[in-house]
Amino acid sequence: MTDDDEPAGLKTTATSIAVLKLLEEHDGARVSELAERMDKPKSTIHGHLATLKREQFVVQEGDFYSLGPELLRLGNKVRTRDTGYVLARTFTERLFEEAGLRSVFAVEMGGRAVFLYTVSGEKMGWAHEQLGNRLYLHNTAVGKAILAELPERRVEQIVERWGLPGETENSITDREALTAELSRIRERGYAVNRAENFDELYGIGVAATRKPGDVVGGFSVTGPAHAVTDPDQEAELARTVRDAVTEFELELSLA
Amino acid sequence: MTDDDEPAGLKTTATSIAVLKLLEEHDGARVSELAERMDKPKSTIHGHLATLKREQFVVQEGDFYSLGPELLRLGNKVRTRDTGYVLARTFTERLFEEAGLRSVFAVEMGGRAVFLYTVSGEKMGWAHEQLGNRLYLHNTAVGKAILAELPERRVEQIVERWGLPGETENSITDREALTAELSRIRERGYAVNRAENFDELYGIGVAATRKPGDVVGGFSVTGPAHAVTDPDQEAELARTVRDAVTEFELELSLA
DNA sequence: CCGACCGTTCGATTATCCCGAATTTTATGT
DNA sequence: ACATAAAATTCGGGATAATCGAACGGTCGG
Repeated sequence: MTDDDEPAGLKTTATSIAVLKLLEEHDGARVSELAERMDKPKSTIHGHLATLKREQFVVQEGDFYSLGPELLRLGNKVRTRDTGYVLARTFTERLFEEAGLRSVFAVEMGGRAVFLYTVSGEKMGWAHEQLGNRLYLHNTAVGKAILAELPERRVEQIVERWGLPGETENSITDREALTAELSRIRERGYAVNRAENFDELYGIGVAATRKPGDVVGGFSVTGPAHAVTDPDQEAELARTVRDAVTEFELELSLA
Repeated sequence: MTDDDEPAGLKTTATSIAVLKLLEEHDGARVSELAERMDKPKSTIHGHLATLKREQFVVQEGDFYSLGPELLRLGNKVRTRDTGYVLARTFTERLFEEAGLRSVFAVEMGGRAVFLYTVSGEKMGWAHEQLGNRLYLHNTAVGKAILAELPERRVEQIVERWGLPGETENSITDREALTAELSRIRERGYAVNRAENFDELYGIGVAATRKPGDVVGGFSVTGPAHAVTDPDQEAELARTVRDAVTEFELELSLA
């Protein structure tokens, strides 16, 4: 799936993780199914499952294995590690109510944008915005807003690591264009995503900082073109998001 | 921490998991800190971290390691595996608004009660009710409600595996008392937790089923004694929870 | 009641992980 | 700015521990 030609680290742990990923992909599975799909003996898979089960990384119902609660617990810890992350939950909901558009809070981790909260009113998010999913920073509204606040050096590193893949024809794909875009964002105080990672998907994002230079994450609202691109709409929406972020930053500084 | 005198399974995977747990416990750490705490050479720990990092189970900022987004993604999958789980989110929020008390949705996994959603209005939950945390089934409101719906055989297995630990003086600690309690719950249609796992903490729980005998999980509302124990209050609250569950079951059957 | 399938257990072989020392990088104090 | 210290990371040999295949036992369907 991903580019794994690299040294690969500890093989045992890697295999255990591969099992977890398969379980995720298929919403659980039985031993033989996994064994066949990974082209390994059943006994090996069973060993991994038994170990993972001991720590509740997987649970067993009859002869069916699924992802377990310990993953939920650890994953949730990712969202509560930082006071700002916890506080962001409320503000994401509030932003949704004010803007009337799908709202998200995302942070930068390992050079990608990770969604920590999404509020959409209707049933829970599209696949591409599900919790923990990682999107590129350079072609999302939150991502660009965050990049604009990071020191030049970090931006460099991130681009080096992940490149600037063009996911639609609107994507920024070269270094200079990105630099220009980032300073434009710093000027006007918000970032715009014009269908740069998904067709028809527009968004406005603003980064939140603890103090200048110390980025916590970013908020954004997304919707179809007509809801965002109209100049008046855009200015109005941008103000809404910025106001939310300002309040967020204030409250965070008092927490 | 937990009773790990058992065979222990794959040692490498177990160590990797131990690293993750330490990271969770300390909200991230550096290599030497982990190495010392686990009484293992730094190089070994580094190997584990490198492997976990490759899969984004941990992320590295400078020389500081923390839990990574992939855990959030997998953990979230636990909550979205089942249509009922997804649907429960809305209903937990709705229940909170109707009852005015902390509301939770929990499911049975591996013989324990696992919290999938908690809504409390204020800042996110007390430690004992954080997402993914596992509580006993026999001394919580949701837990008992769920047990009451499970076949006798499963109840037997669960009690055998986890015992009936008494966490307060009100806890049920013997098999007969539990059986009696469960049939009382089946009669009146809801379970009550009278400070059985935490002092001062009372709750009312109702199990939700896909069809008779097929339990999805359970909802509960919790609060201080005066808000729950008063006979009128109790009846009123129980009706609120039951109504919510009824609607939930209806909507689930249509989904 | 019998047969086939699947999950689980067990022991030997060898690949692989652990370790400790060497190296490079980062931080600190003068 | 330099020297010193501490930490992270890399590396290779040796021994442990994971992998594998076969045998066992349980379960479902005919």
